[in-house]
Amino acid sequence: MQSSNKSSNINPRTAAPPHGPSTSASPRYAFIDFLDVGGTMTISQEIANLTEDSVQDLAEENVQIGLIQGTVVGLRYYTGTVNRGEMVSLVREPQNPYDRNAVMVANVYGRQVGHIKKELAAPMAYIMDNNLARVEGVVPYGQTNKFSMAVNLTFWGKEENRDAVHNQMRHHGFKLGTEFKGYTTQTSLSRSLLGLSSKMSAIPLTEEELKNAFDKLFDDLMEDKTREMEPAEAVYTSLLPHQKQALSWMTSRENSNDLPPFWEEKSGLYFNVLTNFAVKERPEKVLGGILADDMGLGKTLTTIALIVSNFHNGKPLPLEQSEGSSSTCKMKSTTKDHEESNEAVSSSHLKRLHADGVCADTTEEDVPLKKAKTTKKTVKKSANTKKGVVLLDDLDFAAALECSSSQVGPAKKSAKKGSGTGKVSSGGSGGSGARATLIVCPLSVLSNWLDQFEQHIRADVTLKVYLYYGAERKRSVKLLSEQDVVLTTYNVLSSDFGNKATSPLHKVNWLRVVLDEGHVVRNPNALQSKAVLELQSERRWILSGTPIQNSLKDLYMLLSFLKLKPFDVKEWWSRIIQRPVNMGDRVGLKNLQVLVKGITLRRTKNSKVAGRMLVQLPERRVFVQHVTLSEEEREEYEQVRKEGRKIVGRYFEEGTIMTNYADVLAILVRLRQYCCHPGLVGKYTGADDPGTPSELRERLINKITLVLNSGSDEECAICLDSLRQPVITYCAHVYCRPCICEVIQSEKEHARCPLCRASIKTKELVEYPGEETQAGAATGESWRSSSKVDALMSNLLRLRNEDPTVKSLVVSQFTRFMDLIEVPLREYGFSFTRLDGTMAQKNRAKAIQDFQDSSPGSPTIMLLSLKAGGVGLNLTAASRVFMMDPAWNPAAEDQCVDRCHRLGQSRDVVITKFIVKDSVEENMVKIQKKKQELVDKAFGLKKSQDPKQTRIEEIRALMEI
DNA sequence: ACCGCCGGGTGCC
DNA sequence: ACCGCCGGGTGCC
Repeated sequence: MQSSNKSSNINPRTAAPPHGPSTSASPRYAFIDFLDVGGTMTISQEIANLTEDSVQDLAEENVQIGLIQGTVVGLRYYTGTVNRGEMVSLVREPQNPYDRNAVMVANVYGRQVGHIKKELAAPMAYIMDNNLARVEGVVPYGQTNKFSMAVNLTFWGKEENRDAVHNQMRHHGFKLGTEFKGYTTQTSLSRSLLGLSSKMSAIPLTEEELKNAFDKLFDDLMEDKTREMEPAEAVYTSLLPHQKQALSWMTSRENSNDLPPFWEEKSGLYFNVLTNFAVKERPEKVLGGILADDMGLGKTLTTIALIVSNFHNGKPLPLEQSEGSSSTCKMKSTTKDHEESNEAVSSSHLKRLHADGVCADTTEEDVPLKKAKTTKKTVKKSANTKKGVVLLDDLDFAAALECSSSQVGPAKKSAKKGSGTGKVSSGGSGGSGARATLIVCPLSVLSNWLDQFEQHIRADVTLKVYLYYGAERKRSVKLLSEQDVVLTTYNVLSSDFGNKATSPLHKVNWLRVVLDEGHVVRNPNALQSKAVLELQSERRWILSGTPIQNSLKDLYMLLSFLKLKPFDVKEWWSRIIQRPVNMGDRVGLKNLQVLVKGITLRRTKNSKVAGRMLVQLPERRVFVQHVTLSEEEREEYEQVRKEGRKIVGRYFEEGTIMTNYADVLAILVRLRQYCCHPGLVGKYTGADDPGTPSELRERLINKITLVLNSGSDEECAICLDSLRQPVITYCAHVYCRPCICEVIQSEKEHARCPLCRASIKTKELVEYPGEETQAGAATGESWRSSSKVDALMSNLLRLRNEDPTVKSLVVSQFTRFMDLIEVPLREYGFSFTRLDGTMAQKNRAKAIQDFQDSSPGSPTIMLLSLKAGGVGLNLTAASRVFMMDPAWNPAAEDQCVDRCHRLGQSRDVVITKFIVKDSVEENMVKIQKKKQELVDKAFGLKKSQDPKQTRIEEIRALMEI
């Protein structure tokens, strides 16, 4: 792995090898031998690995334990340089043959600067090896002589380790202080850089300010990015203004000669203003960035436009013009030797292959195959409707899946134009000849990419798109390098990467790598992250609507992928950005903002360009239709309500409302169900005395089933999010299993239920047994209608009379209510589909496809369960929405409406919410309004509110107590 | 390193 | 002188 030759290279001023025998092979030590001038990449990663697994993370609970000034020695043996005020990293070197306590000092670029003087290294080694503290260094005066220099060391660790660290240092005659003596503080920037205590810098940001700044981090990232650019001719679809802006911005990011963020040129040197690092060589350009537009603004189209519009030197990608417009003629058989062969492969043959492809695929879901058929269909259609805009002909997907055939275009032209592409791939030369763009995406959007290429590229040009997917995928580096686009999934990429070092994707020199839904790679330790980081490319893009999923940490992975130095190394990211920001440092936040702004373009649906909305969506109107219960229904309802109020009222008096929370919920659900349809109401297991454990268990299962099947978006009181892996405690409160287990783990045998303080144990958590326990119970025997169903039906019938082409979504939280609604729909001869959470993936896809189809006789109604489907769900065929029952969470309703009120919707959208007068539903609407006001008012408030208190108040309001 | 340390040369004033 | 002192060689871990 390392050679002793190299080690002598780095010691030009001494004949003696610095490390004694060159046989030492431990990676910890050996990587230093790699410190040659060009290879900063590898070193950075080595250091990243070292710091990652050997040292505790820079967790937020780490505090400053103490400071001391130390000495770096041995400067003359190494090439690494440091400037005044520059950060350095300290790396343990336990295999050093001269001193197993050795602590190496490296600069931001990972080049070794020297060692910590051995006397100080001894206690430091102990502290570092035992993870008592992290040590960070800043060089206060820079290098003043050839042999040694001062370094300000800051120890960060858990409070509980403070004494141990101080003792260890004292033992060796060192005293940790709280300030570096003789150092006058300057700006707060240099203060934070020098590792001085932050209490001296400007007033830190409050938690709320921080949260706010955080929420807004990705807002308004469009100023100065409003120049437009026309795409190359090969793009069939005309771009919207904001898409032309994105194209212009992306093109300029790719062609820019600007220095990366935070770099400045000063008298022949390149200077990083954050780390104070200076180099002679111009820092590597960061070509690419993050396109973080909201979903639906056309990231895919923009990217396609970029691919064909910005090849080398700002010229469009040279594409073969095909003579005939017949799509089937464009099929080329695969002959890897650059042979011209235009003969179309017989379609029946390919269809068979397609079928084989379906079976051959074992590792992943069969969605894309399902969608392959969709693709075929739409292609045919578009070929007829538009002027034959087909890129891949309809069999290509099949062929690609089968991978025995791909579009290797007529070799003559492309081989000439991209001369050297073959060489690049095999020889791995500089890369200026790179041609292909690799797109990595989640499986679920794979077919979307193919669709979009077909839709948006003109039919008379041949864009070579290869789907690197499926068991039969071709692993030829040459073949891949010759494509214009290679499409694959994160799974394929990481399984190739993990299985063998021969991953062809990692051997190609890509012109461009695009990570679609880039936020899915956010754990830097995951295999797929490593697979993504090791791709070689000139330009790199991340597409993501939500670049930061959870915390600032997520951004690290993205910067790491973009190779934005020095943030691609965890230590620098943490020291320069993450920790300062989390500690409320204003300068750190400012830097973060500058950083993000420099590489990100984000617009939301609400963004405006020159005062006009980015995307002009059709209108959206909401009507509330009040439903009056029939006398019979009212009687039943009131009876249940009285019972419920009595029970809940008693709980209030006793102050046991939380202890009996599940009962309360059950009562509320029953009331809500009565509002919809009496037939919905399941058997009620009362709040009797708990019996034997098995009876108790049954009771609890009943309750949790009731709560979950109700479709009410019940929150977990611990994480305040929707329930994941719901479990119910013996005291009948429902939480996410991971959340409550964490509570139990940390409090051990004293663990108490967060809602009622009853004692809880892990083994007493009862799981939700599964979805399909009580299906179809309501649909049997004699069916009767309800006021709400009647109201819906009269709407639907009127609508059908007025305009039979209008399609509607009928949304409910109760899947069993949907069962009931099916009866009259059939009776009145409506054609409908259904989409709910219990459906298998392929049935869902079919339901959506059927519904979106506009041909006569296609379903006009979709029964949709409120929470079904991801946010990406596209139901633009519908322009009417009927909300059958109010949700706890108004955002859930909005999201649902967004599925049809989005890009592609041509009609005004009318939403009708059915609310039963004088009922629990009206009260829910009031609570919804309140919640919305809260959300509108401030972001940071959610935490400060006591969820328990909020719930009690809600129950009061709901039950009118 | 315009130091500290080592070890050889040297040795009254 | 089994010392002190001088001055050259030397120098990270």
